[in-house]
Amino acid sequence: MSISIPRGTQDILPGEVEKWQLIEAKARELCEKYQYQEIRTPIFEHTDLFARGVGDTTDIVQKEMYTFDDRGGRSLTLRPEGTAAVVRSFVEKKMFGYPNQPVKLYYMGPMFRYERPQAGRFRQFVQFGIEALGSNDPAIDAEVISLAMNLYKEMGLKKLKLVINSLGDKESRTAHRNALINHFQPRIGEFCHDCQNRLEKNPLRILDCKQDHNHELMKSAPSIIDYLNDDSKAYFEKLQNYLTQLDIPFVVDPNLVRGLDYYNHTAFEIMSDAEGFGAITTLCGGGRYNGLAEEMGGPETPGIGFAMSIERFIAALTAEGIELEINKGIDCYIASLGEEAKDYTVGLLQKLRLAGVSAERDYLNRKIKAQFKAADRLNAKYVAVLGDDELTNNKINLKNMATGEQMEIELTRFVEYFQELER
RNA sequence: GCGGUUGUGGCGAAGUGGUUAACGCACCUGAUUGUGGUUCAGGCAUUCGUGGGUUCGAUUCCCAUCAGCCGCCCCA
Repeated sequence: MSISIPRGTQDILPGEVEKWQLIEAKARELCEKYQYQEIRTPIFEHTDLFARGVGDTTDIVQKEMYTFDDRGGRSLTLRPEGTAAVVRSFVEKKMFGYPNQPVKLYYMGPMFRYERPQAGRFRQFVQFGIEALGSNDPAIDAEVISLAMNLYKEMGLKKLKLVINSLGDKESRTAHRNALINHFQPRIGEFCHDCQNRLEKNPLRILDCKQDHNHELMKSAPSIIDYLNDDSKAYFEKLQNYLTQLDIPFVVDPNLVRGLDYYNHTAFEIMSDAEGFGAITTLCGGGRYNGLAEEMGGPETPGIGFAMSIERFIAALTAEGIELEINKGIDCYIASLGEEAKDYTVGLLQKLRLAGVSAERDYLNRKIKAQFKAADRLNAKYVAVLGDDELTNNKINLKNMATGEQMEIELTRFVEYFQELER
């Protein structure tokens, strides 16, 4: 039996890959404007990086990592997300000492999680993400969010929903966590199995539960907002003011909890509101992770970032019926007749291409009729016909495929002719 | 990890326990000995995801397995 593509991975073929290129180009362009610089970290890292960075109680670490031992017995893991590695690099390369602070970075590349594939979920997927390290100003939180929103908007997406929340600082989080446990503990038996597990592990998650959504304790549950201390509250309010100033509509959802352990203060998600989108609507997720750099052995450094999936980006574009401008077609197809002419096109093709003209010819020894058909399929603007007749007269026949007009051109002026057309 | 559903040529898709597995699109050839997008004629699956079983006989029935799609958990 032939070998097939591994589960949850995909080949991105011509016709589709152009969409990726457009999104990637727009992301880089925006990063340039916002002054984020690219960083490329390895596809695999020491397993400990993620266990410590992402948090070993998270689903990612517990059941989704592609982990393997190398020949030297080291445990390595294909990266399931980008932030941990960027922060590792920040610490290891001592970027905290760079003259330009905060350090603003972006990355783009494949991530890996061992999951059952589904609409919007893959085992290998591509994330574009940014990280701003070294600033604790809510203005940079707003900047990070606005970069993501603007990228989506510039690609044409309209049906977007920004949800924000504050998880507060350590003090606020601990207070809230205790309040939640006290709230649910006495009647936890009335909740679903998952929620019972969540009580100790991550009581915040109970608020997310769809099964127990209507339980009376849900409505009366303590909200993180009420447990934010003054600093956390002020920070969150400032962020909201900035977002308003930037004309970015948002919804505060006290139940928004991000899955990774390292988040505090700002947490946000951008979702697609498009109809017919799959069950998974999150396009982008991010938040603040003060303390992560310290966790990695660096100095105490505040940080914030987001990650978005290109797969879901494209799915959202499709759901909104947005057709990206992809220019197809070539400038010239060289059709030839006879051995001598066919040989001659090798050099002619090269000259055209070096002159900046996109050009193609036949490599299957097809008849002239089939060559025209091929040219048509390639959406050629012109077809140049070179037969032995033309060759003896030093001419070439040029047909405009849109109008059907034909003319004879001096072979020596052929390339020149195309260059003039460009102007 | 759990559940639902599907698996026939490059693509879409019919079909039946039994001689040669419809059809459409695409593709190739010819009508048109050097000109595309139209038309007409012809060609194109030793084979129905894979493995096993039942049977005189299976693409069709059963089992297993793999894969796709969708959903749960969770996430991007």
